[in-house]
Amino acid sequence: VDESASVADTPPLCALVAVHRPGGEAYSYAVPPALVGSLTAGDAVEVPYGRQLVGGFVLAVGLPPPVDVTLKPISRRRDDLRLPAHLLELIRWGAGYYRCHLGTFLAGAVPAPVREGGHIAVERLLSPVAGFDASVLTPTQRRAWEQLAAAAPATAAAHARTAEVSAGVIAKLVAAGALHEDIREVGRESLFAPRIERHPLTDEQRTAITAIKGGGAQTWLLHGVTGSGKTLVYQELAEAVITAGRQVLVLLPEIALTPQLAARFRGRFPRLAVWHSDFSDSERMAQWREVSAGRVDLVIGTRSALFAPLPDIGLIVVDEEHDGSFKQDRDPRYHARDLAVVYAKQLGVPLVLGTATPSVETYRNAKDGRYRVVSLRQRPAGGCLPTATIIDMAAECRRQGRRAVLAKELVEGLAGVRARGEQAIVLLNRRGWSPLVECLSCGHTMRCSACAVGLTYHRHDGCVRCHYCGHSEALPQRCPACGKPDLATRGMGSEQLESRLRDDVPGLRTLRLDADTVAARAGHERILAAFAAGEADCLVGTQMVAKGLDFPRVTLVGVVQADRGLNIPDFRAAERSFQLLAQVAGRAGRGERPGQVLVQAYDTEHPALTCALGQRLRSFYERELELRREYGYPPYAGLVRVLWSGPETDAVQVAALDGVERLRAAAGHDAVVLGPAPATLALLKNQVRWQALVKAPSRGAVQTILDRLAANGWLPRPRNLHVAVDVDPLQTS
DNA sequence: AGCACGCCGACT
DNA sequence: GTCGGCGTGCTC
Repeated sequence: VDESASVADTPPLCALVAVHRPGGEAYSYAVPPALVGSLTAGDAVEVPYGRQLVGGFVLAVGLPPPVDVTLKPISRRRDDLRLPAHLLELIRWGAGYYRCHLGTFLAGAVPAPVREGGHIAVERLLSPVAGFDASVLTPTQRRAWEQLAAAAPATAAAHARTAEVSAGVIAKLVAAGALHEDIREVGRESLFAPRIERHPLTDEQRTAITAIKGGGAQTWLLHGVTGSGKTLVYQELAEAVITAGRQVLVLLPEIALTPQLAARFRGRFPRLAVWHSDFSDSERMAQWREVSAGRVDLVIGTRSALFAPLPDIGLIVVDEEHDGSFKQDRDPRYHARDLAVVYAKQLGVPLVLGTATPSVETYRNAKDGRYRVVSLRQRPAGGCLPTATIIDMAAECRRQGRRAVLAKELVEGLAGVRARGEQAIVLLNRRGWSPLVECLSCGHTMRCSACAVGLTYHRHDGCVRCHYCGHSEALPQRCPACGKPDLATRGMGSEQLESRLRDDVPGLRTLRLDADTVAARAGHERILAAFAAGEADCLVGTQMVAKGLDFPRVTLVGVVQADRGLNIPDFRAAERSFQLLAQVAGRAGRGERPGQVLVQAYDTEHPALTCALGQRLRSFYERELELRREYGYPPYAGLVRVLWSGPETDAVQVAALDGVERLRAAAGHDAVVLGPAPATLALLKNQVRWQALVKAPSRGAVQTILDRLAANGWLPRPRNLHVAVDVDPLQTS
């Protein structure tokens, strides 16, 4: 018997590997003899892929090899990286549910420097070189250069999309010296010192803790009014888990909130890792190592922290669960709170969803008994909930005899706060000086040339800019349409509000917190730290001022144009306004002195306002559920939004029409497909946008429809066109 | 994402 | 003919 023949006849052991390449799916490889028996799912490997060697993760070992392919062997297994089996399971589930390639989902879950391995990998950003002589370029390159000459630093792929050329052209521009390659590094330190606090527990807190500790693996809604001490409950639960040798995951909606809360946690749990997407590569590498080695007890971070490789998770907490930031608005389009529900179930551990204003979906799950509820109705240490007043601005205008911007009551309230040495927060959810610039002669309004939106005037630099693409130009002296010097600004943003407050309330020291001041003053933390230190009487800003801040000296909260947001054509508009108002109102009276909330609006009777301020939560949710049921929206429906975008209207429209036909075929009689139609934002960064919305009776029905769509070849993606499929979208218009 | 392949126009 | 530029398609 010929020995070599018998070896050749034995089919090689086959492993399925997800390679780190976009769009790439899983590929089969032969397991080399040295790894037979020890290779398992979750192992990081290097495999030959085309002409190159790339990284990947083993998904499964021992599957039958595919026919008609000659397997290449796995090159090597990395000994410095492994994905815990439970994390791999979560990622596979997520990729299936959100219809995202496994490679893309892995890229979203495992930071690039970790995936790429030990080398000091860096993000390569390309920025245009000022004054570059374009005459040496070919025509295509020159066209691309003209598109990019004023572009912000971005990756090669992003530039290719902007200029509508292939990646090769961008590479040539780099080689020619038109684009300069840069290395990005982000480092930051917390300005908040660890805060050590040992408050005694209230009865309500104790009851909640006992219930959750004894409840085993289930999902809890911790419904605590703002300032009721949810954090202390999280900490007590975490301590029990950590004492038992397991780890805790705490998710927050925004990076901006992590330093404050992390400081409170760090005082009690020194082996803590803060986890968000804004760390430098080396920081991320170090964190990944520490966490996966089990040297970290508690990870606290934004949605991507869900994928921290903790070896033995014993508890997951999602704070401010209602917040829309848990949904990622690019691929992979996962919702971290929803994935946390699945993860906790897979792990068999308790999940705590904490909020004062649950999402309508969570409220319904709690109401139907799928989640258990524990409530914190009181503020500890005698703190009481603020009193709220809705000011009718129509009446205020009549009283003042002109178009009123600030009600007398608010101005007087702020003067009182200043006189007593207290603090105030004023919210106007719109940044800039004026959202509208128009010509008084011809009625022309300044619009963005690349997006279907108006330009906002910013007084600090005299520019009008687009809040979607960032385009910015000096406010012209004359109307671009008729040439008359009659351009005027209309409407108010946070920049103007701050100025008005300073004018109307003598001596009022203000600080502004919005995207502009955060960028200019190097950070959210710096502004908040200044406010905490008492450097201002009044914090003015956009929705940033509403979230999770805890300043005991704040006794007055003002809201200007509280009913703005209610007219947005989105079925969640009322829910969002309700949450924003209730949250910002909760910033008042967190210390010993009682709080007051003054809300300016025209639509003073809207339930989103009256319920948020009148502590009538149940009535708001019941009404909202009724509307959702009647019109067939979540939680009584499952939605998928499909968005086609590209540079040419015709091509986008054709693809959308064709796509919708396929969607209808897959949906059959099980669902309605609305559209295709231009999206509300019909043009963004020179990309025409068309969309369709699939409304199925449930999220399960959506999956069935998408399975059928996949079986029929999914949605075609003509070149130069982008198709985004968003399962459980938060934005539907 | 790379990389090779093949088409096409410009130039020898 | 040949060469460089550029879009397309494949990678177990």
